[in-house]
Amino acid sequence: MSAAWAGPDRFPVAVDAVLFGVSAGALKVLLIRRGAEPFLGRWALPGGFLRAGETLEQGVVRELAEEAGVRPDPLVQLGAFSAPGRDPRGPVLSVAFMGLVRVEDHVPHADTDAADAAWATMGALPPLAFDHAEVLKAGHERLLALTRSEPVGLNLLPEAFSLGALQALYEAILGRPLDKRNFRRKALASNLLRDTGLTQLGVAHRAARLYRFDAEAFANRGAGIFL
Amino acid sequence: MSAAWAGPDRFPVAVDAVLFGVSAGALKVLLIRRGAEPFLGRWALPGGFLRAGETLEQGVVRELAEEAGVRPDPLVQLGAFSAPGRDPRGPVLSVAFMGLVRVEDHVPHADTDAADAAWATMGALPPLAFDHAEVLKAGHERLLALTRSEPVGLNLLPEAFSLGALQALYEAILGRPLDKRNFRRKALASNLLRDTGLTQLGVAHRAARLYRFDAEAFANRGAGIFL
DNA sequence: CCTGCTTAGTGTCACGGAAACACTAACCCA
DNA sequence: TGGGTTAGTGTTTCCGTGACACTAAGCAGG
Repeated sequence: MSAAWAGPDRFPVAVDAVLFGVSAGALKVLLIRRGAEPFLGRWALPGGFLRAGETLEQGVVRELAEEAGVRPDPLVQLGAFSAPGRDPRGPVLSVAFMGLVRVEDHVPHADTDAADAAWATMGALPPLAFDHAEVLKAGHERLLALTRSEPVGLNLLPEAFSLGALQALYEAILGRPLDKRNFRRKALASNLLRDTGLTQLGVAHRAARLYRFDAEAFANRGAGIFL
Repeated sequence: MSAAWAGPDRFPVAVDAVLFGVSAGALKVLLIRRGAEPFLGRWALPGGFLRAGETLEQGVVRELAEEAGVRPDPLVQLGAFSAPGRDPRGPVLSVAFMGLVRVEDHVPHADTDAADAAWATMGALPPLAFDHAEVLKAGHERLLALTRSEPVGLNLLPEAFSLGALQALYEAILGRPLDKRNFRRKALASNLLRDTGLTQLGVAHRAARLYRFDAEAFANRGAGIFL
């Protein structure tokens, strides 16, 4: 039978997501305010329970589509959390993911499980439900580590973008200023950017050249980083 | 109640371990031969089902004590695996860990679930049950990554060891030769080794100085690496 | 039309970590 | 006493990283 068999203990499995976005030059995390017990009224990471027949990735993608209307890319697994007492209802395994989404793509709206949703600024976070503070910390560390090995964040930019915009994005993610010349040197040396031949229009200063991400070069050459 | 509540679907949760060891100058993985369906007779990673009331770490430690009589250190989580069809019995979530143990500490012996146990050489592996080939690959990548950021493998050496032995260990783990002078320079520069004042005895060549790992320096200074 | 504001765009130098490279020293044994 | 085996030791080159300041271009406002 593909259904249950007798032996092992069974556990509810939650999938939670640390969704980062950039807005107003600062790094933000998507939080929901819980509309049900436990932790009613507390802020928490978006997520929900895994359903029979879906993989963890499918589960978290479904939950994020339902709760936030977004499909993050990349979506990387952070790991499983099982600390005793992390859920007062009993033993619940939580598998957490981390992703980056455009802030403007997300329309905060109430949900069956969420009374409210909002982007919180990293460094000014409310107390979180469950062990979500720990999960968020793991997600933040992973995000920072990922910027060192992969060209993260391109999905947050428009098709064609200036190097200034790319640098501003990375400064927001890392939370510190970067040297303009060093950044440009590495970004161009990555061989992942193609000059579109276009320039900015209607800006009150010298117009910047616009680049696009070369997905093919990225796929072929493996990595390549911007800083 | 701390017991069940009605809502979400529940899943059996397996904990599996990729246990590496070094023997005869080569990197080995501990495998068991399955003594039960499914995959009866196939080689697999050691592991078992999580029981109610224990964390994932506790579960995998228990399974490894039962099945292999070892307590690996470090024991790092690789992540959760949920590919559809990975277990023919139905949806089973597997959370995998990676660890390093002394080969001689492990006494292969049959078990309720394991008909046999053996150290397999990396690069000459039998076909594995479930999705364990994928899990093993993740474990191997994690091991290599870990050597770059932490002094892994010290638990495989005796209390006092020579730099030659340390280098041989790293060469086995990495699967490639290392330059002796560069290795010694970095190892000593790590500030994690203390000269015991002892030297080898009864060897048919110049006796090497013996060092010990300074756990206190490691705890205080955070990282420090050997290569 | 000229001035000022704002962002784009560009090169060099110093430092430190990483890798390549070969010989002498000490000890045992036959 | 000579041969075998591992211990132990410095220097140089190269590359990636980070620090650092000025000119160019476009628009706005007077």
